[in-house]
Amino acid sequence: MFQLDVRSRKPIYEQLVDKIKELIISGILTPDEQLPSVRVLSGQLTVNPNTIQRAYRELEAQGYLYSIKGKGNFVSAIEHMPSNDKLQELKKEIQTLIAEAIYLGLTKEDLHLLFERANQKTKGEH
Amino acid sequence: MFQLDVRSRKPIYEQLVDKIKELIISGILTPDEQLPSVRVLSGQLTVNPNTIQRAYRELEAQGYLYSIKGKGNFVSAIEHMPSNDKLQELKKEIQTLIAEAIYLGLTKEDLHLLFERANQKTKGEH
Amino acid sequence: MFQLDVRSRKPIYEQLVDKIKELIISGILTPDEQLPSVRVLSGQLTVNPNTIQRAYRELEAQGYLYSIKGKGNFVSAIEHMPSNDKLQELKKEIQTLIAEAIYLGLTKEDLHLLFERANQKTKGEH
Amino acid sequence: MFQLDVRSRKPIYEQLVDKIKELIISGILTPDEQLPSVRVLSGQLTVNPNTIQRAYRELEAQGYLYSIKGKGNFVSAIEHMPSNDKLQELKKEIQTLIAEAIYLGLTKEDLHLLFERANQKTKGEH
DNA sequence: GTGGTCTAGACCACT
DNA sequence: GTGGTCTAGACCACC
Repeated sequence: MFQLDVRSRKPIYEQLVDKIKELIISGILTPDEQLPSVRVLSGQLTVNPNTIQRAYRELEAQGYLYSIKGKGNFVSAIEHMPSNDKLQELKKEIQTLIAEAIYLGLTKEDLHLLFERANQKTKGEH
Repeated sequence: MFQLDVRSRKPIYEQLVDKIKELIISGILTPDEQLPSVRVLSGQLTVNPNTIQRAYRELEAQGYLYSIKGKGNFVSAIEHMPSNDKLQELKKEIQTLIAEAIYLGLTKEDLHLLFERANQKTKGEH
Repeated sequence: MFQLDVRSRKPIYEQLVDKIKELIISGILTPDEQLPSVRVLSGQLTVNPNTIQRAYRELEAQGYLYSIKGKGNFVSAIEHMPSNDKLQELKKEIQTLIAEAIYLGLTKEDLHLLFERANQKTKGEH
Repeated sequence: MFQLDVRSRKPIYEQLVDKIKELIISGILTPDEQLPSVRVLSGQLTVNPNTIQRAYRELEAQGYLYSIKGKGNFVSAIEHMPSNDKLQELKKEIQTLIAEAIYLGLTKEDLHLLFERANQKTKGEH
């Protein structure tokens, strides 16, 4: 499914969260699609089940997943996402990072390229 | 000087690092300008001196500050920064965040606005 | 594991950094090998855990180690090191020291011997 | 006479020590030659006289200078230098640094070049 | 169990 | 007075 970097300073559960988010955002995982069970994914990635659980819980809290007891974890429909607050946060964060990158020498061309690539990474238009 | 959220998940020293970085990037703190001493800032923010120093040390490691033992901490000139590897990382991170934001409903207009504001946030002499 | 001189002018954490570096360079500690935990080493050396951690953090910043939160500290693979800037600094430093040593009577034969011994001290696969 | 880098993490008095050593080693300052007085040098470098004093004291302790009360500071003759202990220390230090440099990718050619340059930097043959 | 953060307070080195 | 180091001891996050 994907790779984890045990060396990274970023906790494994957080890496998992990010990767799954990417799959959802890119449209590879579609709304109401079922995710692999904690046990299966735990086996595939040779990661402690608790860690997988933790990641799923986090994604649920952020609105990307919903879980049904006894059945599994599923991708949320876009309508069910918290979006607004989160979006504000994201915008602020992006702004800060861009400012830092420009300070370190990022050119306008680089920035344009960045925007285009980010655009391609998303499934659709809103 | 600025506010800290002691209850945040983000460590205090990291909040400090981010705030000071912003001040440098925005040009409010200029190269070779002296920062408040560890003890003074510690008093103003009611934070342990060690925590302040931890932040200053981190900023030094990242190239934003330099410190002179009996004299104080000072803002680095842009020329003295490492930049390149860091810039690559930043670009990747920005890309991911923008993709997520678009998924959550960010429009192209929003994006343009974001770009402009980020630009204003930097002193921007290159 | 090794000895520290608490009376030395050189900070304990720096002595630790140097010792561990040597172990890595000489190949006694191999990539991905786990280092003694902060608390264990702290106990063995009768040094405060914070001081050990300071050393580990420094080694991480220099690229010699990576740390995983609930697991431990591990030796980095050579590929993951920054090297270039650092190497330039090192060369300059070595040059100065050799010049001083020659002034104090170091012969060309001594120098050759030095070179060979240094070579033996490295694992030396490039 | 020479330049100091206030930004450096190395204390100013230590930079002074190194610079003066270099001048002696390279033969620019010759045995029994008088050094500028503390006051004069302090004025030229816009550095606190105490700092200059500290550097001279250090150089005296290391055997590079001798001072005569009321007259000034003078370069020691080579014969009067402690050499042996110091040389052993230096050798060990050089060895360690070379080992590290090789670990980081220094080639044998680089090393040879280094040796030659260091050789040129010294005044004479012993 | 592991590393990471923070505080309180002491002492040293540099200018 | 400045930064730098170290200790003692507490609490949190991750696995």
